[in-house]
Amino acid sequence: METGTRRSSRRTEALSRERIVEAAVELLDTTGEGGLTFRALAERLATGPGAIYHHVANKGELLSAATDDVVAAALDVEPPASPPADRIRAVALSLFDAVDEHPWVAAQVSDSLWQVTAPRILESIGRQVRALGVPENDWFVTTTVLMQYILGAAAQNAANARVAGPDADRSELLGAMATRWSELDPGDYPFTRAVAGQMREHDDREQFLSGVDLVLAGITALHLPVEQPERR
Amino acid sequence: METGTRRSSRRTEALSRERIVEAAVELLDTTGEGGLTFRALAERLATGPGAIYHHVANKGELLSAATDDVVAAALDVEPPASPPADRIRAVALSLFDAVDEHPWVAAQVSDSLWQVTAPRILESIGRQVRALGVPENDWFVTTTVLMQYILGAAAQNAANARVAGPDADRSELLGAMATRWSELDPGDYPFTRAVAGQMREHDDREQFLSGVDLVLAGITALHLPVEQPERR
DNA sequence: ACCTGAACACCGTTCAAGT
DNA sequence: ACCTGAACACCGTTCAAGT
Repeated sequence: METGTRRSSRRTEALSRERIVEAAVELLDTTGEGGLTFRALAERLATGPGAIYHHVANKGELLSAATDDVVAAALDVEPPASPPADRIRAVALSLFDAVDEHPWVAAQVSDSLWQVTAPRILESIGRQVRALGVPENDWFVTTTVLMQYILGAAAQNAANARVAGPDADRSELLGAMATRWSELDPGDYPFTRAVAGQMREHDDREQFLSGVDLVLAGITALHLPVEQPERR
Repeated sequence: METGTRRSSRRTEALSRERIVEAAVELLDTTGEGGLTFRALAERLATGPGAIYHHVANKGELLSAATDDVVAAALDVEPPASPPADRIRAVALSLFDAVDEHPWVAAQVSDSLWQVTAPRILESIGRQVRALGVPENDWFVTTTVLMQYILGAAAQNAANARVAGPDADRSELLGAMATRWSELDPGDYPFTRAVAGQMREHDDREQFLSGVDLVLAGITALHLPVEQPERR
């Protein structure tokens, strides 16, 4: 045993863009945004830093490819055979969870090469918008607003989660933040103080879904032809 | 003349946190995200890099303070004496434009120390939500959703604008993007292709305001007590 | 107490030299 | 064609030494 020549167990597999991006995602997940280094990545792939540049133009492209991988995987789940609104909720939640699990994706959302990934999301949500009965003239506005809300909320949620690392006690964090809010100047921040309690109790995913419902209700109110709903 | 001792014209003013943050904002605006360097900042302030650390803990805190400055200025405009919904639109647009003018703010939105700035925005929007007649139990959800949409949309808009620098021809960019969209695989991207034309024609600020209206309509539908509107 | 600026430990990226 | 890894030009941050 331990011949070292068996195909499936050889130590050095050929370098490829695919393997590089995969390793990058792992590194980002494990060590965070700052952990992705060409040196660290090269070591993990048992090669030198220069080798990576034969498959990837630069760090920006690498990050963009990693983001695209994560988003593509999140959108790959087959939506259930349910009404369009529910499918939108499903897609939204899938993206939300993906960003939550890979918080470094959030920073990419506000970055350039993102353009590559945008059509993926637009397509996935847009089909449901169409199925919802939104008139064609409103497809772009409606779908874009949904996408903007979903990504914006996911990004801000991930930012909050990133502050204290993955092992932090969530309710403790919320508690600390709520306390900070209640200590704000009563003259300048009456609303924020009044709302600190609700902040402490809230659940991120529930809050997110409420937002999706809100946008959906807005779409219904503004962009769906009025047909007596249910009643006849 | 040119005595060099007059108070208002001396070349070296005392270093202060305020002056440092101010210079950082200028540098970020002028040279972009990558242009903010302790060396460049020190040169601009006619001092050494180490001096800055006497007033600011590190680069993260500096970026956070710069962001807070910009947001505070954007929220400082007195809202007109108009209905709450219009005041929400005004605040939203003011933030949108601020992020558009200072695109580096977008990246900060998905970053940690942001927490400092969040209450500012929450307070400003929340007061209008309250004036709108939203029941107290829904204050937090409602205001947060608005904030998430506003910041998310602003960030994604800034990202798009950042791709080609400030001098790029906007309609040319949209055209190129629309063309790319129409060249996507018809089997995989039917919706995106169908919507490419609307994307080419759209106006960013208008699109953004439509989104705010959509969220407002959702709030009205879900969170405002039903009272016969206008009619009696 | 504040400033200076050289020095340290890193980083992305390049490129001659190898296979 | 692909890989190697030393070298280059940078960066954030520190710290002894000055005022």
